Amino acid sequence: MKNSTGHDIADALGLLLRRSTRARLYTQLTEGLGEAVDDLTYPILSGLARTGARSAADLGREIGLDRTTVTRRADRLEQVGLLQRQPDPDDGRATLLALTEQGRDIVSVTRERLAAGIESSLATWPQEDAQAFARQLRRFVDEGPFAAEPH
Amino acid sequence: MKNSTGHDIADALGLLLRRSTRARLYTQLTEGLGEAVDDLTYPILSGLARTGARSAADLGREIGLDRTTVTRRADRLEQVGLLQRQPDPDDGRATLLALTEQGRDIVSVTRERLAAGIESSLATWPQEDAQAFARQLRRFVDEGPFAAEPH
DNA sequence: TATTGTTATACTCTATAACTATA
DNA sequence: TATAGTTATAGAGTATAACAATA
Repeated sequence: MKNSTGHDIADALGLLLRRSTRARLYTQLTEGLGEAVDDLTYPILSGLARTGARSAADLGREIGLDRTTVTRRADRLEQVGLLQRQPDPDDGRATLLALTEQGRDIVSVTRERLAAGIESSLATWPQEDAQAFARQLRRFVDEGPFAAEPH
Repeated sequence: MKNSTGHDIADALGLLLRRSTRARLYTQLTEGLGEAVDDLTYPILSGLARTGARSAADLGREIGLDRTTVTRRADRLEQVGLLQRQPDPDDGRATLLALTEQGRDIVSVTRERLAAGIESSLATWPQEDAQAFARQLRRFVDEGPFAAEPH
């Protein structure tokens, strides 16, 4: 009866967070979707898909990026038609970043790819185990040592 | 009975791999360990701790970095005494990168911090659940959609 | 005053190329 | 020839500072 659970999870996490692992995943998910979609611009697409149109400053605060960085990445997405800028009707200073239909499609495709890849790798698991794992992973991410401080 | 397990895991993964999440984790783990230890140099320390002294080209191949990048990061670690360079007795061209005792200590500290943080967040889980989760996470990382191709 | 979007600047990190030394 | 380590260079991405416009 070893008390190694923490170390076991730490090792697995180390592998998961490794740069080469993330690069491989992003490459798979964004393959064939155009040069503008990569590990830098995808968080913009994904963030807007999650919460709807919003300002660069607003989005940056959520995903931990400076608003100048959001502006630059949004430029790339706008150039290829995945994103549009709209004046904010409620705030004359702000500009809303909004996904185009094509932008929403890109997000759908990548999310489906990821979910499909995950389900494929779980194909040999008992369904109960897979569902329990999904619940536990979610709880772990929400409560774990890297969870965002509640503000 | 929904077939949403893949999407549930995908959502949790998205959160986990987010840049701000990783930055927060690295900040916690390396706090007070000196300027040279950060998200760029830690993979070097960790890689050497895992497999022992090895060449820059060798280490780079494993962790997915160019050998010039490994050289530069190793420079920083050598300057603060966490790493030493040694001639490779088996190959006159190579230089082995070896952790110093202080370097090994740093790795131990960060691994203990991470494991402790994880165990703390699992404190309220039934021990059986935690152990099952650790096993499943490991298997998922090894076999999942981002697993390295066997070569 | 404070905050918005944007641009210019300086800084960091990266891979490519080029060099010398050894297999 | 091929591969080792290292350095120089060019390219990409970042945050800071500064700007004009709006709250």
